[in-house]
Amino acid sequence: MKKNTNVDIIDVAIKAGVSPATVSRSFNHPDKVLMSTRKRIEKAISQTGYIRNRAAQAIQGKRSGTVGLIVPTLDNAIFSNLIQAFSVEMRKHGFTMLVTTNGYDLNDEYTLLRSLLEHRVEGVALIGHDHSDETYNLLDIRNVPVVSMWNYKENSKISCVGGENKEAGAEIAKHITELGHTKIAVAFPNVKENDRARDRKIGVIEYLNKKGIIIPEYWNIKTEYSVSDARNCAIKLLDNYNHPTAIIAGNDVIARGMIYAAQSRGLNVPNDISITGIGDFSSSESSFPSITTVRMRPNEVGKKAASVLLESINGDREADPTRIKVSVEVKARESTKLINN
Amino acid sequence: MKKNTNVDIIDVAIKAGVSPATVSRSFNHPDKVLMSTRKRIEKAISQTGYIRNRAAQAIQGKRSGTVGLIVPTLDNAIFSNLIQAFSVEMRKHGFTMLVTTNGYDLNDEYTLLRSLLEHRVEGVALIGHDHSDETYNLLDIRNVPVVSMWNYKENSKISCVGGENKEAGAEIAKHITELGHTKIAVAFPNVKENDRARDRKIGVIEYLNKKGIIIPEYWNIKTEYSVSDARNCAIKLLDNYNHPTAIIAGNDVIARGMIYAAQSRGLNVPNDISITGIGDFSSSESSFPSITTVRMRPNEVGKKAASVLLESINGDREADPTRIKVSVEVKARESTKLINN
DNA sequence: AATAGTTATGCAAACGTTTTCATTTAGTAT
DNA sequence: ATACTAAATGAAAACGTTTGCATAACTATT
Repeated sequence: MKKNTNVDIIDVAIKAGVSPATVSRSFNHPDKVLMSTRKRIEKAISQTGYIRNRAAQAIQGKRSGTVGLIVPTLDNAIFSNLIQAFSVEMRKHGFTMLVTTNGYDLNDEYTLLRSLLEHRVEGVALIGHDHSDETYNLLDIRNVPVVSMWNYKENSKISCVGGENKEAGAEIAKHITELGHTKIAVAFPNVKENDRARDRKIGVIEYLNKKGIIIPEYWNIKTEYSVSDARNCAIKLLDNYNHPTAIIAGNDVIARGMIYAAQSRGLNVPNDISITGIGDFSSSESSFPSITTVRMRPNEVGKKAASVLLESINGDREADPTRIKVSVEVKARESTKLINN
Repeated sequence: MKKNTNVDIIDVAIKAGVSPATVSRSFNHPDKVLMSTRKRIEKAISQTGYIRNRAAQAIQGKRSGTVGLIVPTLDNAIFSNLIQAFSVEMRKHGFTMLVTTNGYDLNDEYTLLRSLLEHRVEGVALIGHDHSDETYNLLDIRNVPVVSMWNYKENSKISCVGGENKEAGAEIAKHITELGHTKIAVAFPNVKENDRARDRKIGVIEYLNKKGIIIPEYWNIKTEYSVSDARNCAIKLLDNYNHPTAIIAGNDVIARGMIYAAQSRGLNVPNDISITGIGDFSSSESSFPSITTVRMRPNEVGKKAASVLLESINGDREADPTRIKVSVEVKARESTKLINN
């Protein structure tokens, strides 16, 4: 009784007294088969426990019903909102998502892309624009519908949906200087092979320079994308007798870790020190203090990216890349404050 | 130049001057083909840009190279560590992961399972043990290797890897009562269709009852799995003139939200109120105050679950379910304190 | 040098669908 | 009633692999 694994479309056809072709049609072009026979087929399907084989379908060169997603990591809040939104939207359109993580390693990314293509995904979503030449080349050669999420780039080779990270950096730097801060530290992860962080950092630094503020090397903090590492880095920074009055962090996770560090050292945020993030993750608004940050609208990005990819899958793939800029916006909250107090 | 999409194994074979069979063998049984011809084939592969078609492979009834994963949501920290660990381990063994989310809806889960089976995943990983009869039935009929992650259940129908949630609940309740607390609130999400939360809650309540502590209805908080909702719930609770001296939260995310609530009301955690979580997510140790919680070892669970699934995929599937209990352990940290102070 | 055993390769059938084309059936206009 | 069109279905060829079986080319044994 335990071996239903092998019931195929022919079994169903026999049971329903029709040809396999008709069963196939009732799946893929239901309008082309008579209501009454469709009913009979459906009955046969549930009686036999048939589950159609997408592999056999995909082999026709037709739809595989899958899209691939390559993200640096699933392990923290940075991409959660984004992926969830993307995933929900894709599923609405009948796609299942093949998810892989590359741990911020671009070489690995190439391997993953190949493996996704082996599975004949109909489209691929990537994060950002830093990808190896091999990756871009492969995408081009195979002519795969592709979308890059998370940051906008006006001359990107591939379609993209996201905010302008440089602008986000500049905006938050502006906010901080307008509050009167001049003794400012910045805290970013390794910006190599990570254009999101790089652009943000450039935005911050350039803006500050323009205002005549130069970040000394010992206030130019390099941290991992984790609460714990950020906290440790911040503690080192704060334990110094001369510490900044504000820290601009590369994202909300880092900001969060640094706020914890300040609190654990008995400092009040924002009274003793202002700390900002970038990204506006779902918990940033509810934390205490709530984090002043730049909204990057991950949900919107995920959803729109899904739409762009779907269009590309269904439509004319030869078209130029679609580039959608999602506006960024400073959300001033409790973690920042005027300097003179 | 842009239409590499259609190079197949035959093209490669021709280019390499061998038969398609040999090319296939050089992928799947490299030991069975002469080193020198293998070299020639590899050269042909890279010259043609060939990428093999897993669909065509899967159709042989052989390996599809995919496993399916159904989780309630990707949107928060609860499953991040777990999924990441699972994913990394699976990939090490050459599998790609099809990920789907059901939003805690068991009906939806069944649909998702069907769709995964259409893609002929070689195995499936689920969260917890609350699944619809249809789901269990389908798994049984199709005889799919399957593993349930996150909680241990001694008489589970399917293999499982996880901690004993009831025990986790009891342990944290023990910890709190040993600190002298008697005025205790509990905060859990909807426990319907969620055995993890249900077991934890039962563990907590039963232990407290045994110690003669009864939770009044107005201290029995129902909250969502989100920092923001938890915070709002806790604020309502704390604004009452008579508030508890301790809150036992269903997981670390909820605990985090409640700590923020207390802090935002000027209460010191743990001096004014102790708050505990369950789960020990990656940021719980680094937050301020760090959260007293119960370690559920998500990384270990994810990794072990992957191993169990792999074994089941490779080995004798008729075997009894494998059940691995991952020990739970209270991690006393800064968010709790003796009552008499 | 002939035979048996190994090893490397090729041939062709299979895997479970989809789709084109042909056929049958039903429906409509005369 | 007849001829013509449209709609529903079936037959069979494809899709790109894998693999059992057969063959050819070596290697080792005597």
